[in-house]
Amino acid sequence: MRPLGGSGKPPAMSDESDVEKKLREERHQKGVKLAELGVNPYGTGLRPEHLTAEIHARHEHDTPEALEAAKPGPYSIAGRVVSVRDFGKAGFIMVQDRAGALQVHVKKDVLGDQAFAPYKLLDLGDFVFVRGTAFRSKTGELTLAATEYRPLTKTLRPLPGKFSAEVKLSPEQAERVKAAVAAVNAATSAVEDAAARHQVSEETIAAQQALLKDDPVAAKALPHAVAKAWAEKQALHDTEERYRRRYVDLLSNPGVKETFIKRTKLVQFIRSFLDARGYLEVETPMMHPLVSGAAARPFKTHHNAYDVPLFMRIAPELYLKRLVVGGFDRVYEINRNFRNEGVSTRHNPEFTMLEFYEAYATYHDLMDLTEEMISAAAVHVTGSVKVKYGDHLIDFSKGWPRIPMRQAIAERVKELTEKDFGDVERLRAIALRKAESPADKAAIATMNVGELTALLFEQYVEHELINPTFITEFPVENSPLARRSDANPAVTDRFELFCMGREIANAFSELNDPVDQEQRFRSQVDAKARGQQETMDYDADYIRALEHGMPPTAGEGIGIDRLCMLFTDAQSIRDVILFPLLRPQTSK
RNA sequence: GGGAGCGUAGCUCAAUUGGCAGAGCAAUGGACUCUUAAUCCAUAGGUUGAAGGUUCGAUUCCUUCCGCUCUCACCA
Repeated sequence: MRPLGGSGKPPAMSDESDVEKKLREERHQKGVKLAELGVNPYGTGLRPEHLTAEIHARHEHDTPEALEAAKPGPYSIAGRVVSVRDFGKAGFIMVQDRAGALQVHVKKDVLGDQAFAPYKLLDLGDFVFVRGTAFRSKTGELTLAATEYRPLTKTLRPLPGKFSAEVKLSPEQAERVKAAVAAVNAATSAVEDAAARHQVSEETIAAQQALLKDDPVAAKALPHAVAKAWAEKQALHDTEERYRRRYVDLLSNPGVKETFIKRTKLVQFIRSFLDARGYLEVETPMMHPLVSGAAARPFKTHHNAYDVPLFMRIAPELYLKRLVVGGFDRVYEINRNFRNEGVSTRHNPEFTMLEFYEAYATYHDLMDLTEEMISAAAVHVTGSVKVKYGDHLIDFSKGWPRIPMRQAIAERVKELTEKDFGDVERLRAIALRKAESPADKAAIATMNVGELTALLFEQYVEHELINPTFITEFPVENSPLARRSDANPAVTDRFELFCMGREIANAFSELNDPVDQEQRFRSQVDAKARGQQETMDYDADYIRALEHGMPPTAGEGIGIDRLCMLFTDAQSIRDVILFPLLRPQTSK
């Protein structure tokens, strides 16, 4: 047997306490003892043939007697041990795999001394392989009677808190069980003494079970639910630790796994939705020689062999439109953008964006498409077209309002009519009312009509848009890549989608006039020369591409992280990003 | 970058006006072959984020620093 670790000691960590060292050393020693028993604590080559969920599904309705007669199996499972209830010469352990968890009954007289000895060296969190037949324990729980028990991986660090198996319930059952759990917790939390508390807890659980006796499933689920409530209370709550050690967060807080499964389902849904409509998924450069496609400050990097500076992309837009020029007239990309700006509950420096372009479509067509896609995504991901977010219930049912920006402002600022949007000073005066800092006032003093209109929208309208709403007719000044409206050259054929007071999507009929585009690039370059940092560079090759002709095209960008927040009731973008950017830890 | 708040055992949390740092879970030793927060007996576990200051005495008050959370600004 290969000795454990190079030096025979667990790896040293500079920032850990003596307690942590001791816990790890104790576990390490159990691994050493396993090796002495002839079991490699980091062995390999044992593949389970079944998932815990499969075994549950297969025997869900089987009675204890039927299982006793049939002795179905043998089944083999592998997973992490998330609870242990030991009785000396026997024990119950809960083994969790990717699909769920199953209880295992380990008995010395069945396994024999040699196979039972490794079980006595088990720690919570270790991985094991078990083979056995299914039966129901006296409490009715489906359990694997182990005929083979093999340790797979020794864990050196304890997991935080407690763990509990998931029990599947209908929403109605879940509500009833939840109320019963609250009653149990209320009754037991008042008791100080541990033994007495257990007594009170058992009595209260029994009493609550009696109340649920018309619903055997709910009654049976109650003890599990009490355990789960307890486990959740004990789980890792420290926000920083949760983000820094997401692997622990995922194990410890059950809802976290659900959130990220929903995120994956959302992205898969969007791909299949667009694929089904003839869109081609492509990948365009993440490292750009120029800053383009959005108004934002970039990250800078450098390529050694060419000795050239590069920017991490702030948007893929101009590359995707080059592809439309090249004949890919329905394309999309789901990938990361990088913007060198502050972090907040709604901003991570790298974030995931869907961008898609469809030739011969207009921004009106994209409103139809967006409505179709997001309302269907809501149902696919959350199971309902009405989605709970915080205290709100957002209704994604199709038929979202489409309101021109000026109208939306005029509806809320009574003294403004739509005609007043030509009057710079009038707009300025109204914008100044909401300006607080001297810096804001100074900025407002130099704004033009379009900029003031956009500002008034942010001040008076944006935060009020709870249910999905399209805002159209954006001013041309802050839409450097959008096509001018034929009816009014001051505005563009553009919309943004708002939901919960936040921008979710941004789309427009693309500017495909190379002459107009060149002028707008020049005004961006001028703005940069005046000191404005969030501007685009002049992209001569993009102009050249437009000169080859881009068909009339509409394009859209959707912030996947923010959409995901809405579908998972997440209050922070960090709750939908597996590894959000945090300041590197210098000392613990 | 500005403002507010937080940081106590591996985890979740206490600690009265500034007066002996505590509990549950996890851990360790022991008992127990149908448990569901298993139970019972025993044991151990702390530089109270870091440094400094005030004080007879600091988890508590003050200063600085580190980190996080919220919020404002920039932005999607």
